[in-house]
Amino acid sequence: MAPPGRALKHVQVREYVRTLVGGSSPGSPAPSERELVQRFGVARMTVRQAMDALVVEGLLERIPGRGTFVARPRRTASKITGYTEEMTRRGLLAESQTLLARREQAGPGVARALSLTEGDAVIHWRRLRRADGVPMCLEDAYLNEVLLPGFLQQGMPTSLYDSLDARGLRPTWAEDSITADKATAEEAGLLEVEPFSVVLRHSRRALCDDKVVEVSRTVYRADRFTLWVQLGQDC
Amino acid sequence: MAPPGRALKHVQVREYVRTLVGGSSPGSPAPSERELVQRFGVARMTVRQAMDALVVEGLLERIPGRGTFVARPRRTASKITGYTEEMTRRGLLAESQTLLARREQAGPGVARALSLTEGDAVIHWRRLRRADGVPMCLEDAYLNEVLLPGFLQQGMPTSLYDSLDARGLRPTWAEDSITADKATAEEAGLLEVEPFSVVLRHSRRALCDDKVVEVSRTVYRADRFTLWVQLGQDC
DNA sequence: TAGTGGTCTAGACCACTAT
DNA sequence: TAGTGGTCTAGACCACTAG
Repeated sequence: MAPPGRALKHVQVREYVRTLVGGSSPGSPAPSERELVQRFGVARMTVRQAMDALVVEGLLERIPGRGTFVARPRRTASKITGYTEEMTRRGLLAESQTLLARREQAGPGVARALSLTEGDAVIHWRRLRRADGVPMCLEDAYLNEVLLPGFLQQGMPTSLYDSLDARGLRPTWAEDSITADKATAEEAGLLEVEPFSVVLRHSRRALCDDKVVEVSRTVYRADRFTLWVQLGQDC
Repeated sequence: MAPPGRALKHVQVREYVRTLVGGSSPGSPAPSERELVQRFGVARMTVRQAMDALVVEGLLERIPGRGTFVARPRRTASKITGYTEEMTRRGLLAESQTLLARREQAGPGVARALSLTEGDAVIHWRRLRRADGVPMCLEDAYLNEVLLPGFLQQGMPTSLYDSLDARGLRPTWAEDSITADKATAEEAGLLEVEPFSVVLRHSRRALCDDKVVEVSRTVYRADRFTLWVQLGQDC
């Protein structure tokens, strides 16, 4: 598959095994180490290096005295997703209406959250977001302009997270806070609910490596939205 | 430290390095591989096996051509905590008042959530929980009696999670759902808020390995509680 | 140039599992 | 008993970094 002259041997073995067991059910046997030694004409330590990587990755598990097998997939904690991805996952059609998209000077709260200095330029993007045509939430996102040059000029994307992804800024870390509250009159009007209806407020600070890429405050209609979170110690 | 005759060499090297760099700042150099080969009189592959484990663990990072260094600690996603631990972390005094603690037959919802059959015996534990003396939430926990023999007879612990911990059932995985709502009249009375006040409802299904150890529904006073969640892909 | 980690070899003995 | 993974040796050459 790959130019064999250039690929490292342990990488060749690793990718061979990955392809071989890809799609196999958990518990299926992987080739034995000595079998791979024969097939690739390499030392056993080289095969072990390849297999070690797949074990660490969670694809394989070793059982001493028995062999190496396809591991049961580990549970994965919640992915960090944006609205579009999340609604799509729920089988709903995500739509957004931009109410505001402009350059602003960061106030004290936003500046601190974005790790900037008060008065620095930030992008403020306010959207009314619908699911299957009905208002779901109102989102105010604040972005670091320095990380997103030309963002406002390029025409707003549908999905902020796709857009961050394309720039290599997909969040790898998020700090969320969630509270229950009543809608303000303005929020109620936009969300098409009675004034003072119950809402779920969701704030997020999303980082990619050590860069704060997004700070947002979203208010969800409580009658339409339940937040789901999976927590776990494996990834 | 450990009986040297019995410990595996790579474990000896690993623990030596762990002790040596324990408490060092990120970026501090670890001993070089060849230095450890000399010190322990082992092969380099053995040293590499030891160091590999520490790298996978996140304690060390290797920089080719430069050396091995103490890694910057990875961010850790939210721990799965119970009420007592969480309030303590926030600097509040956690107290609980048991309103109900009895054996019941599982209804359809609870049975499914606990991976049991309808009518199986479950423990139902209802508590009014205070923080610094003021009502914070009302929690209904359902536990699998088979996993917790004698639980009701032993007198209720303060912290369910400590109690699970002691039985080796500390949750390693949790599925939470969060909604905003209004309190029922009964909830409002217990929580000492006006009827129909805004509340945050939090449901949890907590597992230890593949066993469902806790299913709970908690209603928090919205005026006193903000839920915090950290999401990330390293652990 | 000296030192580092990255890769690789060609063996070895062990404990354990399955037949 | 044959096969498996776990551990370990005593070297080797490479690319890279730093002084």
